[in-house]
Amino acid sequence: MLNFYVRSNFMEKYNPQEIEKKWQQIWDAPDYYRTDIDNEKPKYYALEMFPYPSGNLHMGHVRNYSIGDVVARYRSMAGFNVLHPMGFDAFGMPAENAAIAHGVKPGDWTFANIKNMIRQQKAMGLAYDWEREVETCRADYYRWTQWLFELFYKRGLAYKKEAAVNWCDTCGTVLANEQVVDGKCWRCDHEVHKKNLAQWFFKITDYADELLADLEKLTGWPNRVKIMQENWIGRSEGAEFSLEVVDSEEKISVYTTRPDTIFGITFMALAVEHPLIEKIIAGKPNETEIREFIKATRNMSDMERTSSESEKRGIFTGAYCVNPVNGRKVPIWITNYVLYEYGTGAVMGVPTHDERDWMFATKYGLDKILVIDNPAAPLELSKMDNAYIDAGVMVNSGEFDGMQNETAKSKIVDWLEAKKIGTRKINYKLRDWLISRQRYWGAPIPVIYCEKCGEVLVPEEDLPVLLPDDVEFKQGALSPLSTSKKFNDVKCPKCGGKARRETDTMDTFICSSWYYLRYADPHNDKKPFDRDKVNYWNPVDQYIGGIEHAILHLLYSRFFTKVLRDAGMLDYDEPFTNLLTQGMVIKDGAKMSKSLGNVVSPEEIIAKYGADTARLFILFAAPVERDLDWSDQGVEGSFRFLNRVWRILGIFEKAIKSGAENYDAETLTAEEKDLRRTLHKTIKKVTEDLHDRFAFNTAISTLMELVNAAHSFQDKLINPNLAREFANNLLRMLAPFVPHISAELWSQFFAGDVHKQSWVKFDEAALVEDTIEIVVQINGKVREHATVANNLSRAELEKIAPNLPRVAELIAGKKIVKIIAVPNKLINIVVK
RNA sequence: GCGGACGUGGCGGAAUUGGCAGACGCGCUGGACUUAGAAUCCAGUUCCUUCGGGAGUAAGGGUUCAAAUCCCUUCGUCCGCACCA
Repeated sequence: MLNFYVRSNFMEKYNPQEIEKKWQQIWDAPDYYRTDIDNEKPKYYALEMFPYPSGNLHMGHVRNYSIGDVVARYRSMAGFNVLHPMGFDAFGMPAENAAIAHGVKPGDWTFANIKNMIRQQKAMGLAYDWEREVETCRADYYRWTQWLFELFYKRGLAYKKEAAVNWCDTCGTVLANEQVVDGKCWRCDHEVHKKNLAQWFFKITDYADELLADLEKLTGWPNRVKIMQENWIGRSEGAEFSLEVVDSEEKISVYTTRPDTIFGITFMALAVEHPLIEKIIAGKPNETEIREFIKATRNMSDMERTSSESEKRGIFTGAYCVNPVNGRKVPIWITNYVLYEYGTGAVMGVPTHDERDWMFATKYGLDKILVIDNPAAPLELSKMDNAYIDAGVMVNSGEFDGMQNETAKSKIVDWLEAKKIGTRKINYKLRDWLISRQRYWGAPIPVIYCEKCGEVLVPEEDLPVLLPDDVEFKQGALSPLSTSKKFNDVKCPKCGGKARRETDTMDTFICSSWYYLRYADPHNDKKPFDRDKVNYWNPVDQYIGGIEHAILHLLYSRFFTKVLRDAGMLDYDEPFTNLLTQGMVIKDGAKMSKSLGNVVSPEEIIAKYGADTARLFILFAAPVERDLDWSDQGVEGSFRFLNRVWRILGIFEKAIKSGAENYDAETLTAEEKDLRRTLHKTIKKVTEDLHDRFAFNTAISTLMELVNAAHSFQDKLINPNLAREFANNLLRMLAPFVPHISAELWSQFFAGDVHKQSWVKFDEAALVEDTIEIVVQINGKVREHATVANNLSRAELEKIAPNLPRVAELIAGKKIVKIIAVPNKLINIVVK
């Protein structure tokens, strides 16, 4: 008989610090997680958004990487050839701020931070192929970022123009539209204002239509991310047409989505930036007043100017234009509510059918003409107190009268097109991506300005344009690169004449728009990446990161992918097939932050409980997409569970070691069969949760139930074969979640490495139960439980149920109306 | 204002296809072990109850033999967009 309760010394106590260190050393061997192309297996690319190297991991990182690691380890065991890399988004302002504040070189600061973060990532037991690590601030990476800039330039997708751009004083640089949130800088939260500067742009608007249309292909993306991108791109269909200015050669072009209301135009509204203004106000009696209005409006913050709350104001220019559809002469106003950047910067004013125009016209006493009537309740202009924006029937619209306004929309545009006054037009809210930054710690824009040749690209063979180190870090309108003598000492690559370098660097979002491609071929020194390698590994099968990049990084990366596809560098349309947006880690009802003092340090948790406990807690406490409430007691609970695993396998130690791999399950006792059934049900459930659902919390709870079930054998003999089967499968299932303890316990009982084992498979036969407990309801209320044979037919269930003693008693004297039987589930008896 | 997600015990959450609401964990209660504590193990833990039951998934209504799940209305929370003509 087996002496089941004596444990070896080793199994006495779970000591995470000791075993985690041991396994991390083993995994740190250069080849352990090396990945290569393997055409025998299906590939799987699991990727977490790479971090900015701030110096320390926070719980958000821990959550992100824990999720990714489960995915990668599971897929690898399930037979996929898995690529799971890590890197650092290493350019950016904090490094430069550290240089300003403490005099450290941005590079030194960054590399020290990276080193520490890698140490912390390794302490989490993450399965990365570190051979493929990329750091965007290294010349061997940004050389290709610059090369890609040149590719965009050559394809007509990079251009420099002067424009009113977003400027953040605290960051000392311009920002892209995507990087301004509610009029504030996305990074430092300070108010952004407009500045006229010549800046580099990427022509993302060329791809607006495809970026919108292809959202449909992204069936593996959360809906809300797609909706956010859809809103951001902001496609609208309408017409563009022009109105002649009275007593002038000039025309005003306008865009409208409501061509059906053209007959209702009573004024024209121009943005204060509109170029026509200068021409029409010259010499007008109130010219000074107009200029003052323009100046005041321009001085308003973006927030004020674009808020729908702000009062609509304007000033009459004294000029008129003519509505081409009815010849009506309408006054031209300059207003604070028309945006210059959208459409044509001029808007037709139709007070009766646009709320903003209504408010404006009411304030300044402008005319109103009703052109769409409500068929259900005819409108009377004198009784209206706001615009009528719903559908209706055309009135006061000449030949279009009586038509449904929706029909008229298209007819009127046909008419405009026929008369060559206007055309159909699609507009987008999306603007081109402003990519220059007046900062040092970024990839220099590889352009040289020659007095003779103008704008010239740095020749490919001269890349990278290295960051100089003789710079002064002062904030101003110019990049610190302008203070470097070495950097600016340059001749024109074309004519050899006098020239100067572009001193702005690129938005770091450019660096992060292609890093997932570089992982496929990280050491290539001939090109950014090899096409075949990228076509093998990419697109990313599962991308995991925070929702904060719903637009920014995810939109930019989609844009890059499409451009590189058009350049023949890769063969697919979308970079990330499936996207998982993890929730935040919250403590005491708020996001962890230094200012709130509710930060829990991952390093401390790992030191106290081990990485396995930290990972387990964070995966168990909430579904991945939802915010996660940090709970110190919850962490204790996860630690307890791992101790229970250790303990029960310790109790089973001798049995496990003496058990056989193959045995006849029929030899088991009824109680053992129950445990075996639980085991195989767990295999089924955990596999489904991992493979299809990312339901790590329920997968773990199922594993807890399995371990709880095994506890009924803690002071009873267990069949050694079953004990061995139990341990083998349990450890393989735990491996993706808690890699160290799984590896250690596996090595105690089984040969090889648990992480190189195949994924568990359930035995269909083990799931079968001879008898099943079904629910008996009377009028929908549970009244009895009956144990019946498995798969008992509907007819037999209907026969059995009313005769069960308790049921018979309850339905005595009543009439059975109907019996609904669902095999293996329930019987509902409807009585009267 | 528009668009979206959501609302389940003291708490985190489960219920995947409409079929026993509250799995699992935390907390709490009781017990075992212990001189005692810690740890561990076992049991209990939605609410009400006259112990027969009854009520219950934000509120109200509907569909159905059967609703947390589907439909309608209302309320609330969170997120996104917000003068884009």
